[in-house]
Amino acid sequence: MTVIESTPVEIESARVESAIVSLCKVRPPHPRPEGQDRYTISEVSALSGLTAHTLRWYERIGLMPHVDRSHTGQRRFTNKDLDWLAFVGKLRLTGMPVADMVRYAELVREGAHTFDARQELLEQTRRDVLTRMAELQDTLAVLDHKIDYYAEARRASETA
Amino acid sequence: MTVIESTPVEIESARVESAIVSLCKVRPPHPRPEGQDRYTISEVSALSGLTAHTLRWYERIGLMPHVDRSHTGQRRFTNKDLDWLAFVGKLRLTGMPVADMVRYAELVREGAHTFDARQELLEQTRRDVLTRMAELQDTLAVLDHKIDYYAEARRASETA
DNA sequence: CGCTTGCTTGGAGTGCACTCCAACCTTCTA
DNA sequence: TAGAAGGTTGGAGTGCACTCCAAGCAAGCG
Repeated sequence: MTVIESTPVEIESARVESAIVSLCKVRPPHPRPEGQDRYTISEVSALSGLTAHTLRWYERIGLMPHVDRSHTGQRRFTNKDLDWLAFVGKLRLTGMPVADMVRYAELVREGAHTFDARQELLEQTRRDVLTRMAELQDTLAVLDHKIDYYAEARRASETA
Repeated sequence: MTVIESTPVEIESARVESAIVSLCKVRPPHPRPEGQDRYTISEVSALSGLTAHTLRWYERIGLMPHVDRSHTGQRRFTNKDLDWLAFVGKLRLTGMPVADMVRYAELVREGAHTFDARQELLEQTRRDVLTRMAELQDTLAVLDHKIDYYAEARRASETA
């Protein structure tokens, strides 16, 4: 199983494929309080495990579907925003670049006529996930093999 | 399943946990030629899928176990080096930071008395891999759910 | 001989995903 | 009414893993 299927032509111009899974200051996501639908940025930070910095950054780059503001201009997130952030978190775990997530967010903003494109994007992501899982399975076998080797060697040296 | 198990104390000082899987210019790894044990850097690049730049960089940071040189000072890699690079590639797929791989390489250089530490390191890596696979499984379910939704919506609109 | 190809080096540059800073504003509590 | 706690912004900084550059050396070829 190769990571990128490439023809000889693509090999020459192979572009950088960078998948970054960055899990910064992840706190155990608290359960969402019942009957609430307006959250401050720090509440969302606590609920989502993302920093306030990251939440503002997500909004700036177009990864959030327009966040409400209070009369003083402070962000007020809704349960729908939390749902979206949870989904984005899943996409992030797949190793999808942020730019692609933004693309998906744009499609969502454009309305129902982008269902085709969204489905296609998610199906490609699905294929990527399966590939990655296969790679991890493969890696697991190698790790187990090495671990067995070390365990064996230790047993042998203890008996000696 | 949380990514980082944290006590309240660790939560405050939660350190950045960054796992980067960077698959740059990966070409389909050619099969290794038989009966050869001295490869130039470009041959290794073709065989391993890593760029010559990256191979030199790996050596500089201590991720390679001393590479032979020709009488003119050029690198001559062996089959053992290729084996090592293949293993490093597996570790990279797990999302292990390069610094940790260097640590493992150091343990290897220090000899057989580091078997304990090496086994421990690989077992931790193994646990990380299992965690990541579980996360991906979870994500797959979410993706399937969304894909079904879009497929359903499309079918409905076509029938209408 | 000149030319091309491929290798060498230290150090600087790139791209991504955050992460932080300074300066400021509003609301709450003592 | 003072001060702390929390929010706002644009823009600069960070860490990681590469990625590239300039200058130079060695080998092969017509």
